[in-house]
Amino acid sequence: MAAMTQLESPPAGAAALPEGAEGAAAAPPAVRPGRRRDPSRDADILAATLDVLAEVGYDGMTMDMVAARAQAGKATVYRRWESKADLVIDAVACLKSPPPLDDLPDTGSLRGDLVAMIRTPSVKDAQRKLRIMTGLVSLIDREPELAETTRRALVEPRAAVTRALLRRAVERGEARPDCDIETLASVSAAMASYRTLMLRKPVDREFLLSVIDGVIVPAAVGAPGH
Amino acid sequence: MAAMTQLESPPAGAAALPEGAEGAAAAPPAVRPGRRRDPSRDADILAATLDVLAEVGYDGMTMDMVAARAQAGKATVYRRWESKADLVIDAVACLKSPPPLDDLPDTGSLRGDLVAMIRTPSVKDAQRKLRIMTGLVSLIDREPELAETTRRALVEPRAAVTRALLRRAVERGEARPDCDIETLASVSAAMASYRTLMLRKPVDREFLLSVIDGVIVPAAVGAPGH
Amino acid sequence: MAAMTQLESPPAGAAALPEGAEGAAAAPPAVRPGRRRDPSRDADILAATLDVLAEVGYDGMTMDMVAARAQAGKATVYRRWESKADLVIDAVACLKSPPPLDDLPDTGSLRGDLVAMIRTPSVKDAQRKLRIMTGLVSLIDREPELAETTRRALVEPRAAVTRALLRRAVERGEARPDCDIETLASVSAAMASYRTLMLRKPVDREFLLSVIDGVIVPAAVGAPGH
Amino acid sequence: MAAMTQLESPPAGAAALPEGAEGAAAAPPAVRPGRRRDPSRDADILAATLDVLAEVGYDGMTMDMVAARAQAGKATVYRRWESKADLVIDAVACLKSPPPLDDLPDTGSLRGDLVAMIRTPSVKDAQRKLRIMTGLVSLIDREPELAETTRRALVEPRAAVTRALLRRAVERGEARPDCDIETLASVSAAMASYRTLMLRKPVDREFLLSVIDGVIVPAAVGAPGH
DNA sequence: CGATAAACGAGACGGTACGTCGCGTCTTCTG
DNA sequence: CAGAAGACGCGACGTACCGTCTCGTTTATCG
Repeated sequence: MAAMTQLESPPAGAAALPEGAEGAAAAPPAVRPGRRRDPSRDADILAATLDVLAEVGYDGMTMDMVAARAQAGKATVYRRWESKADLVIDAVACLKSPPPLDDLPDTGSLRGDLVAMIRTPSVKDAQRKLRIMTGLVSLIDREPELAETTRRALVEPRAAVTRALLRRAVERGEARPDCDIETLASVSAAMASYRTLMLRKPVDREFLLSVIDGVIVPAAVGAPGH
Repeated sequence: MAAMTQLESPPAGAAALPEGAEGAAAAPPAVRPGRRRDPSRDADILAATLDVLAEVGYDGMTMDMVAARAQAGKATVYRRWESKADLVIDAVACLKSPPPLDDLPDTGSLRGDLVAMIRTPSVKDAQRKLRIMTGLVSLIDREPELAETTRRALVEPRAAVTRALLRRAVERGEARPDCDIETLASVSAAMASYRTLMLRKPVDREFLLSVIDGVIVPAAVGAPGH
Repeated sequence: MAAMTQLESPPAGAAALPEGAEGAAAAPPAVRPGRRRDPSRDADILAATLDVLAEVGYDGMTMDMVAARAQAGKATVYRRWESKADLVIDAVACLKSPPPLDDLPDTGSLRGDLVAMIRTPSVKDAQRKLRIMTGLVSLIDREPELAETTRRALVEPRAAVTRALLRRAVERGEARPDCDIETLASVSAAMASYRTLMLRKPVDREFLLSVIDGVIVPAAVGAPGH
Repeated sequence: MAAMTQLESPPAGAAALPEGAEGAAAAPPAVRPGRRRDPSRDADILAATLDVLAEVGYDGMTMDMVAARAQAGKATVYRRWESKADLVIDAVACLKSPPPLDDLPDTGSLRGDLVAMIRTPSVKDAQRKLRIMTGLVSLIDREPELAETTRRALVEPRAAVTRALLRRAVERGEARPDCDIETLASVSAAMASYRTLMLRKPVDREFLLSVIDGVIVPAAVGAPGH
C-alpha cells in the first residue's frame, strides 16, 4: 500500500474515450458538470489489485476481491478499466521502480558502472514484485499491450542505462568500438526474465554479477569481467 | 496435423494416475474386459489442442473447442488428461523439435559451430510454434511443472549442445579457459524467449546471428564474432 | 403532461420525513438561508414519472429515466421522495379523477343512477391510465401502503357513491331491504381491476353496463337490469 | 415440496424451441444423442422457486437462492427458463389446484351447489398460495403471458364450474333464463383477487359465502341467497 | 453366439467468475 | 443552500467455462 503513495497521477488507464470529433469551436474547456471521479479511488484500486495479485496470482484474483479490498463497487472499477486484464496492466505499470539515477556515477570501469546499477531493494519488496510479475505472465499472451507496458515500465529504463554505460566504455576506449551495444543492452533483461519464469529462481546479486562478469563485460571488453 | 504423425505413444500424461488399486499380485496381465482405448484419439486430441492453442491462445482455448475439433467427447479427453493444463503441457511436449544432431560437425571455429546449430524450419511452422509457446506462457505461473517440461523439452537440448561447443572451443584454445560456460549456454534461450514474449518478434536467423556475433562469441573468445 | 396542470401542490409525499430536527420552538418563521426549493420541479418530476411509467411499466422505469426526462438531477428527486416506490405512489395519487359528483342526480331508478356514474373519458387517456395502473401493480406486493392509497384515491370514492345509490334504492323501495350493500358496492371495482389485470381488456362502457345489468341491479332489485 | 410430487410432467416451459422448419423427411424420431435432461431437476427447481417465492416474494427472490435450494447450478436453471420471470410463471402454473370435481354433486339448489364448490384447503397451504400470488403480482404487468397462465390454471377451472352450475340452475327453473351467466361466472374470481390484492384480506369461507349470498345467487335467482 | 463391460460422442450438471445495470447516496460545480 | 450532473457502494442478473456425470451406442473379450 505504502508503495502506492508515490503515484499521484497513475497511467491514464481506460480514461481515453473514443469520442471522435471534438466538435464545434464552442467550449472545449467548458467544465463538465457532475461529480468528478475521485482520483484516490484509482490509487486504492490499483494498490488493491497489486496486493491481491501478489497473494493469489492473476487467475486466482477476482474482481470482487479487488473491489472489496479497495472498498469499492465493481462498477467503480469497471468505470475505469474495461476488463480484469486492463486493470492488471495498469496496476503493473505502477510498479515502475524509481528510474535509475540519471547521474550515472562514473566508476572508471564498465564493470564498476554496471555493478553500481544493481540496486538491492528490500527482499520483501523484490519477492512481492516477482510474485506479481510471474502471476501476471498469464496475460502477456492475451494482451500484447502488456508486454509493451512492462517493457517500457520495467525493462527499458535499465536497458537505456546499460546502453549509456556501454557507450561511455567505448568512448573511454575500454570497450571494443564495434561491440553490439543494442544486443548487449538487452542481455540483462533477457537473462533476468528467463531466470524468473523458466528457472523460477530469484534474480539476486550473485546472478546479476555472473551475467555482468560472464557475459556483458567480456563480450564488450574482450576480457573477463573480474 | 502432419506434425503429429510421429507421436504414436505420446507422453504417458496423467492417464496413469486414476488407476486406483493396481497392487494385488493377482492378475496384472489379466486383460480387462470391455472396449479398449482407441490410441488414435490421443493423437487427434493433442493435434486439436495445438491447433486451437495456436489460434486463440491458452485462455481463449476451451475444452469444448478441443473436443469438438477432435470429434471427441469431453469425457474422452478427461479420461486421458486430468485438466486443461495437463492436456496443454502434454501437447506442447509433442512440439519437441528433433534433438540437435549429436554428431556435432566440427567446423573448426566456435562461430561456425554455433551457426551450424541454427536450423531454419519453415517460416509458417516457426510462427505456429511461437504462437503456441506464447499462448502457453499463461500456464507457467500456475503449473511450475510446465516450466520444467518446457525447459527440458525445448531449451535444455540446445543449451547442452552450446555447452559442448563452448567446451570444445576452450579445448581448442579458441575460447578463454575461464569463460563462464554455464551462463553463456543459457544466453541463447534467454534472448530468444525474451524476444518472443516481450518483444513479440520472430526468432529468425538474423536475430540468432546477432546473439552469436554480438554476445556469445565475443564473450567467449574475447574478439568480435565476425 | 397536460393532465398534470391541475396539481400545483401534489401530495406532500415522504418529503416531510428526512427533515431531522424541526422542533425547537426557536424560529419556525425564521426564513432559512439558502435557495428555496423550486415547487415547479415537483410537478415536472411527477409528470415525467407518469410518462415513463406509462411507457415501460414500473420495473422498466428507471430513476435516471425519470430524472433525465424531468431535466432534473437524481438528488432533486430523492430530496422529495424517499424511494422509487414512494415516487410512483405519489405520482399515481395524482391520477385521481375528480371525485364523482356529490350531487348525485336522482334518475329515479337504481340502474339510471349507476349508469349516470359512468364517465367516459377520452379513450387515449383511459388507456394511459390503464397502462399506468397495471404497471403499478408490481408495487402492491412490496408496498402495502400503495394498495391502501390506490383504494382510497381511486376505488373508495366510487364505491361510496355506489353505496349511497344502493341505499337510496332501498329507501325508494326499488331494492330489496336485505340486500348486501357492502359487498355489492365493491363488485364494480373488483370486476374492473380483474378485467384490467387478468384479462387485460379495457374497462369500457359496454363492460360496465354488463356489470350493472348482469350483476348489481339484478342482485339488488331481484330483476334483470334492463 | 410434497405439493410438488404430483407434477410429473410440468408445463413445457421454455423447452419449446423456435426451430422452424423441421427439415427433410429423414429421421425426426432419430434419438438425440447426449445426456438427457433430468426431469427431476425441473420439479426440484420449480419447488425451490415456490418455496423461495413464498418466503421472500418475487423481488426478494434470487436466482442463486433458487439454484442453491434446488442444489442446482444457475446454468441448469437458465437452460430451462430464459429468465427469472419465465421461471416464476411456470412455477405458478404448478400451483394448479386439483381441478374441481367434474362430477358436480347436484345439491338441488344453486346456492347449495356453489357452497359445495368451496374447498377448504389446509390453512397453511392457502396462506402459502396467497403469499406466492401476491408476491407474483409484480410480474403480471411485465409478463402478459403470466396473466393468461394464471387465469387458465387457477381461475378458469372454477369459473367453468360456476358457469355449469348456473346453466343447471336455469334449466332447473331456479335461475332466471335471461341471467348473464358469463359475467356472473367471473364475479367470484374478481372479488377474490380484489380482496387479496387490494384489501389484503384472506379469501376465507365467510367471504366466499357473502359473495354467493350477496351477489351471485340473488343476481341469478332474483331472491336473497339465504 | 450371446452376455458383459469398458470406451466413445454428445451434452446436461454443479459451481464460480465475469461484466452489466439499477438503486439510493455522495460530491462537485453553478445559480 | 437548491439544483443538474454524475460518480460511488452494493448487489442481482444472465453468460461462459471447468471438470464431472449420465445417456445411448459401439467394440472388444469372456463364458
